[in-house]
Amino acid sequence: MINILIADDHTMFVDGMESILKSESDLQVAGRSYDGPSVIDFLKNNKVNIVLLDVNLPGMNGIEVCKEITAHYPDVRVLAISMFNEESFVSEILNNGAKGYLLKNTGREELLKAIRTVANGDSYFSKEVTETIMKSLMNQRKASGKNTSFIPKLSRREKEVLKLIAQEFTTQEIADNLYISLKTVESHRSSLLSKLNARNSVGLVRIALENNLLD
Amino acid sequence: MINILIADDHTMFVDGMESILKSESDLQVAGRSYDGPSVIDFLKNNKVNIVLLDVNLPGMNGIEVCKEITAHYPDVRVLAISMFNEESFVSEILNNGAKGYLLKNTGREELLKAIRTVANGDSYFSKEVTETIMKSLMNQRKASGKNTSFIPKLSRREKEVLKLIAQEFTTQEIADNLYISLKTVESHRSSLLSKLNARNSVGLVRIALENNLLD
DNA sequence: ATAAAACTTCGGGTAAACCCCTAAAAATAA
DNA sequence: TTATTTTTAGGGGTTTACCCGAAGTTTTAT
Repeated sequence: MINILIADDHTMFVDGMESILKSESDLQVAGRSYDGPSVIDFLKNNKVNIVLLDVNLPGMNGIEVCKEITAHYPDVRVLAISMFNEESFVSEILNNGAKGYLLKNTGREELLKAIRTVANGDSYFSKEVTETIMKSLMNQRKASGKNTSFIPKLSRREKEVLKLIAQEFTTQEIADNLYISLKTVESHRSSLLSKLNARNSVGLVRIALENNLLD
Repeated sequence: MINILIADDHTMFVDGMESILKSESDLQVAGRSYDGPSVIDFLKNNKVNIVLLDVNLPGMNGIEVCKEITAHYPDVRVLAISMFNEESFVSEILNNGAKGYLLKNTGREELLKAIRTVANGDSYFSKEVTETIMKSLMNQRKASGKNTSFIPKLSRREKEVLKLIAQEFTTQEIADNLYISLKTVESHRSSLLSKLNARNSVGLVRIALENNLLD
């Protein structure tokens, strides 16, 4: 039995999805959530195999929710669902642990297939989504990184400072921008150098760009 | 009727493929090629809809052949076939106009489906290939440049210095490496800042990475 | 061929970055 | 609640980066 949590704020859509699922003997809708935090809340108290997660969710957006789920509930598979066949959405949520991505115009059969595929541990992407990604791939070319470099978690301030460093601001300018002391900025920079194992700001920015730390 | 040219140097494989195709009434094997140049030669004198092209072809490799085909025979669709589910192969040949990519362990049904899909003007990628590309996409993200930023020509020395700056070397280390004075290196750095319109080395490296100046 | 432009090479001086240290208030996690 | 991390900030010093200027060499263009 596959337990499914539907996380979407559009009632009609959830209803439709549920009506498709309830006719399947191996699938069971364990619950519904209409915003991000309640998804996390639901997972605390219920056994769920699959979360059908709307990428654009109110309160806490789908990407954040997905990140949270994969971090704390690694057994729970996320199948992202969205209105938009947008490359940025797709890669963003895939990078945060989603196992599949469907568009909302997906038909009954494909939805069921996707759920069972993902429940089985595989990945699933609809044809249109695949094509979107292929197209963007074709315009991209050389894939930068393949490295398995471990990137320690950066704090909020560190990320802010890093972004400003990458924008060629001086320490003083960063301090003014963030309304903190020059010394504080230097302290953050120092932490960044240590965490990212860089010798100087150039290394900081190179690593940041290679690992997309500037989003 | 879909006319197909099979371009592969492995006879047994071509035989197998042909036996699959000849039982289909809408498909017809127009010819076989065992190397790159003969593919181009065949297209000169024969009407072909689809080329089943081995990526690793003797004489003139598949990527070159594919480029040639899309340049001179835009109506001919290329369906790439390879032993290897290698991201570099896939993206390389897709960048050169191939409409699909199959692995050689592909079954009969999938082969037929791929041929008809590509003949119909769509793209086709096998599941495994899709996953490979997804994986690499996840490690990649936003590809380099789409910007129209004009990059002035850099001199030999400037490029050398730039590369070393990007590798986090200090000015003194760069000087030692190139057997020139510290002051000379700083002069080159200064030229770089001016040419690339950067405020500091961080900007230099960001611009270099965004524009692939480090090859 | 000759002038103009660009490249490579340095010196001196200043601003910025980087380092080592300490340390307390504030926010988070266990 | 307690422990850990984050954010804040300072003193004091060394190293590096950046700016201005300049001269000899090479390349490019007329």
